Amino acid sequence: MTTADRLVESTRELLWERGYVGTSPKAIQRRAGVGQGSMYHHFAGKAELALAAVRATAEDMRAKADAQLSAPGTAYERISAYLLRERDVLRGCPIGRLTQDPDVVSDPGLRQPLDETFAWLRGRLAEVLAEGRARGELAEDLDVTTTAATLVAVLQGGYVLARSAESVEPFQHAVRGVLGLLAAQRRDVSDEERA
Amino acid sequence: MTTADRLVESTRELLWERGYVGTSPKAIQRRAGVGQGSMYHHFAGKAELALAAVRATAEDMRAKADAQLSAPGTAYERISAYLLRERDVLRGCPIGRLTQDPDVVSDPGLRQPLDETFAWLRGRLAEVLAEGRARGELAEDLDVTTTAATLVAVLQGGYVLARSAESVEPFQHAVRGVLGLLAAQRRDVSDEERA
DNA sequence: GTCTATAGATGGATAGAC
DNA sequence: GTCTATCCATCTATAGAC
Repeated sequence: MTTADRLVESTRELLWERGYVGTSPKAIQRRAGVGQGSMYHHFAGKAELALAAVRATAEDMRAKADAQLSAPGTAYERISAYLLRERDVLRGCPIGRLTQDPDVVSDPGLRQPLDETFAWLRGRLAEVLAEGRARGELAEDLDVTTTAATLVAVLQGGYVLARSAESVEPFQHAVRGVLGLLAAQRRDVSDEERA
Repeated sequence: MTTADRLVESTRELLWERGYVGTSPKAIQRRAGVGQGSMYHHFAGKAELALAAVRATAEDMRAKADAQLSAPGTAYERISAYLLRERDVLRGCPIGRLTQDPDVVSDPGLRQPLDETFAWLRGRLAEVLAEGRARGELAEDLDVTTTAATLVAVLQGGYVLARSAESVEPFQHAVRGVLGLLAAQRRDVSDEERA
């Protein structure tokens, strides 16, 4: 990894752990094993490093979600797999975390990747739900747009509950709860329709 | 208001806006209109002030939620009223916000009020759901514990989505989505059962 | 109780040598 | 490209006068 890459990686970790206000250039340098002058040679400052870090993290998050959501299976199976996939719950979401930082959301450049990521995720989930509905797997009157927003919110809120409890339990409950509600929207697909 | 009260109020506002790391004693003093020496006369430091502030905010939050959830009406109506009540969505949740702060969750004294608040809220929602189920208003097989966690998570996650989008829309979608799913759990209550 | 003075550490960045 | 030195502001708190 190049020096610049190590700086971005360190910044990603620190933004996840401590947020934007809680992350200092000095801490980034220390973690990356890079000196002061070196950092300022590659990046103009904290804000520029944060932007590179946030963009990389956002892209990662989209790629991971798409892997689950574009897999084979019914809509319910794919959404279930996405919600239940292994997560480092107590660390929270590296993107969602930043929405709490006023210095991030007040900076259009920094907020944009957050907005795009969640907008994409809601859209992708809505597509999966719409596919399931079109195939007769899900109730005809299911509102895919609002339900997609609910699914993303359950994950993000689940992290909040888990961190307050210092336990993954409330996260798992929240996920299982919404999956239970979604399961009630499933419909039987006849053999002829499947063909 | 006494000087101590004004300091706690200012701390509450700043913790909400900027979190624990983002809030400095100097900023608290300025907002409260209180001098340096005066603050340190009434409170040992930032941590002690934060504790008083967090406890007050947590109590407020429980009281407000209980007002909606203990009102008359069916379980669905009360939960609906709670979820849809007017909120300053873009400011986020003053309690949930703090779960992102490592210096808060790593301090048992500061984390406790957060944990208690969300545990209480999940329990209270589970009670309301259980009442509705017992009265035949809700499906017999509804899992009240996980559904309660889902409801709280939708609110907390809704704030995250709203702040990322700088718009209340995703929050409203998430809430309407989960209410739609919950509505499918409603059952008819016959006249005799109602009597 | 409140004020001013002071202190050591850290934050975020620049300057210039090598 | 990387290093060290330096800079000014802010952070968090203490000391002591009033």
